Amino acid sequence: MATLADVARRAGVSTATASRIINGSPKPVTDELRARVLAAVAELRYVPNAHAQMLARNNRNAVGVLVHDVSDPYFAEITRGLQRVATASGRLTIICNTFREPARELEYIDLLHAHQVAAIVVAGSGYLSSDAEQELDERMTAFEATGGRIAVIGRHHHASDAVLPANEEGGFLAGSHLFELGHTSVGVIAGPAALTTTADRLAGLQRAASSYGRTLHVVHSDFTRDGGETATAALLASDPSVTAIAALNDSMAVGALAAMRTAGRFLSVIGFDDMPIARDVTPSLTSIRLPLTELGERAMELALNPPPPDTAPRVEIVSAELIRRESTWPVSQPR
Amino acid sequence: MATLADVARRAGVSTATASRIINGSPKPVTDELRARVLAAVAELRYVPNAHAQMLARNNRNAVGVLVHDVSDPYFAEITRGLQRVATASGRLTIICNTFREPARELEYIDLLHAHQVAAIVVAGSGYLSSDAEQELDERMTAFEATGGRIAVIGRHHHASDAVLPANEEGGFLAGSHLFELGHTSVGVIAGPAALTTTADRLAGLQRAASSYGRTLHVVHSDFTRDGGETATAALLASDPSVTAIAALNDSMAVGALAAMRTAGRFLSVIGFDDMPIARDVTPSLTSIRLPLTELGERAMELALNPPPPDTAPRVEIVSAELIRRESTWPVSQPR
DNA sequence: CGGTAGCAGGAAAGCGCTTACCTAAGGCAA
DNA sequence: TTGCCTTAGGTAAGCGCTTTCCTGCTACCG
Repeated sequence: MATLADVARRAGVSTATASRIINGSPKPVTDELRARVLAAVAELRYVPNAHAQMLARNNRNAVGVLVHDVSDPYFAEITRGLQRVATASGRLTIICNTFREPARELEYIDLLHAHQVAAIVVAGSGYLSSDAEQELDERMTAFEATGGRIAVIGRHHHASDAVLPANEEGGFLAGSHLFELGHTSVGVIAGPAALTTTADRLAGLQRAASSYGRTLHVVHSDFTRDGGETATAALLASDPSVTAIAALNDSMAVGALAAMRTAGRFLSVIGFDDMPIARDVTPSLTSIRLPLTELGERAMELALNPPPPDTAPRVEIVSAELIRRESTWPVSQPR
Repeated sequence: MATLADVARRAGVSTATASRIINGSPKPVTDELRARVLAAVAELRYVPNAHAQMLARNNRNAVGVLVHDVSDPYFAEITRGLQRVATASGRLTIICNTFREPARELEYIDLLHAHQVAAIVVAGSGYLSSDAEQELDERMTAFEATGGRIAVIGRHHHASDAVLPANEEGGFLAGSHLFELGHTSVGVIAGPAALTTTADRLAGLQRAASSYGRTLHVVHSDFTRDGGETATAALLASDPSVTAIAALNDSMAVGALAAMRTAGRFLSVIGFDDMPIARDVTPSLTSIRLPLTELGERAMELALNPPPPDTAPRVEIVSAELIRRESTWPVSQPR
C-alpha cells in the first residue's frame, strides 16, 4: 500500500505539504507543488488510510445502525430512510444485522463504539424486560457517556432520543375498523409476547375491543409469513366463530390469506405496516400504514443533531393511518 | 474516552501489560495483575479504539459489500447470504448502498479501500460498457494490487473471482416454458437495456425463441414493480396479439399482474428470481428461481478464501430452475 | 540599508494502540 | 560462587496520518 510518505517522497515534498494538498487545507501552496503531489497520488494510486486519519483527526464520522434483519422488508424500509439522511450529510453508515439475538446486539454496540462512530441508531422492538435488555441499556449509556449519540426506533431507552411508531394507536385503528364493520369475534395473530411492538399493538386492539364491548381471541406467532399461516390455520380450526383476523404485521397477514385459501374460508383480514406487498396480494390488504422510511429519516436526524445540552430526551411519535383495501368488509356481507 | 493508558495507570501497570492482558496474548502474566487490569477495564468502561488497533496491527478484518439497494428484495436476499458467511468467520460487514449510481460506486470503493477492508463484494449487474464501468474496473484492480480481495456477483470483472447467476439459461428456460405451452406471441418486459442482467436474460429468451421459430416483442422498463405495470399496460394496448408475458424479474411481473387486472385481460405471466412474493400474489407466479442467498454465500466464500496464487479467476455459475405455479397455462386453455 | 511582515514549506509531536526487544530477579546446575 | 535460563514485566519504536509551531525567504516600509 502506498503511504503518504511514499507520495511525499515521490513528489519531493514533506508529508506535511502532501497532506495539506490532498486534503485541500486552507494553507497556501504553489501550483507547482500541488501539481507534483497530485501527479504522485495518481501514479501511486494512493488512497489515504482511513484508520490513521481517524486516529490523527480524532473526529467521529461514521454512524452505526443496529437492525434486526435488513432483508425483512419492514427494516429494509427503515434502513433506507436512515441511509438517505446519513449519506446526505456525508457519513458512512455501518449496518449491523443482529438477527434478533440480544448477544449480538451487545457485541455490535461495542464494535461500533470501538469504531468511534458518531452515533448509533437502534431500530427494532426491544424485549419487555430481560437481563440482555438491561445490559444493552447500560452499554448504550456508556456509549453516550463518551460523547456518542444514540437514537432508538420503536423502543424505549430512558436516556436517548427516540422515534416511536404509534403502535397503540394503530392497534386501536385496526380494531375499531373491524368492529365498525360489525365483526364481533376477531382473531388476533400476534407477534412474540415478549416484544414491546406486540404488546403495544395488542394494547390498542384491546382498547378498541373494550370500547366496543367485544373480546379478542389472541394467538401468538413470530411475525413471519409462514408463522402467520400456521397460526391462522390453527385459529381457524379451533374457533369457527371468528369472522375477522387482525394480524400484527403484513407478513403474517399474507400468511393468513394463504391459510384461508387452503382452508377455503375467507374472512376479513387486516394487516399492519402497509408494506409494498399489501396492494399486490389478492384480496389487496387493508392495513395500518406506518411511514417506515420517514421513521428512519427522523431517527437519523435526531441522532445526527445533538439536542441542546441538559434537556430531556426528545421523543417523536409518527402516527398510524388506516389504509382500506379489499380484504375487509362488513360482516353482514360475507363472501 | 478512556484509553489504554488510563487503564494501565489505574491498574498500576504499563500499557504493554494492559494490552497483553486485554487481548489475551500468550505472554504469561500473574493472576494478580490480570485481575487488577480487568477491574480497571470494567470501572472505566474501557473500549479499545478500533482505529488505533487497525493501525498498529495492520491487519485487515472488515469486508465491504457494494450493493444497489438493500431494500430491494433481490439484493436483500443476496446480502443476507453475504452476511451469514462473513459473520460466521468473525468479520465486520460494511454494506454500501450505491443506489445504482456509478459515481457512488466509485466513491464507495475508495472508501472501503481506505478502511483497509480485506475484501469487497460487488453485487449487482454492471453496465454493458461505459466510462464509469471502465473506471470501476480500474479501481477494483488497484484495490487488488494492494492485497485486497474482490468478488463480484452477476458481473464480469476480468481479474476477479465471480459468482454468476445463470441468467442466459434462465431466460432460455422461461422462453421454452412459454413456447412449450403453445404461446406464439410473447411480450417481454425487460430491464434497462444497458444492464448485463437484462442482456443475458434476454439472450436466453431469444435463443429459445429462435429454437422454437418464434419472435419476441420486447419493451424495456426499469426492474421496478411500477415500471412493470406501466410497461405492461402499454404493451397490452399496443399489441393485442400477445398471449403471454415474460418479465425479467418478479417485481415487474407483479406489476404486470396489476396492469392486467386493470385492463381486464389475463395472460400467462412468467417472472424471474422467484422472490418470496411470487407465491403470494394471485395467480401465484411461475418464475425462474435463482438461489439468491446461496449466490451471496458463495461470493463471500470466494472473497474470503484467496485462491492459490497465479491461477485464473474462479468463476462459479449457479443454475436457474423453473418454478411452475398458476400464472402460466397452455394457450389452448385461455382464462 | 535595517527591520518587520507575510508567505511557502518543513520538522516533529502526537493520536491510541501493539510488539520486538530489553531488564531485573529468581532458580538451578556445575 | 558463577553462569545461564526462565519468567514477569517494562521501554520504546513504530503504524500512517494531521497539525502546531518553526524556519528561511522575499517584499516592503521608513
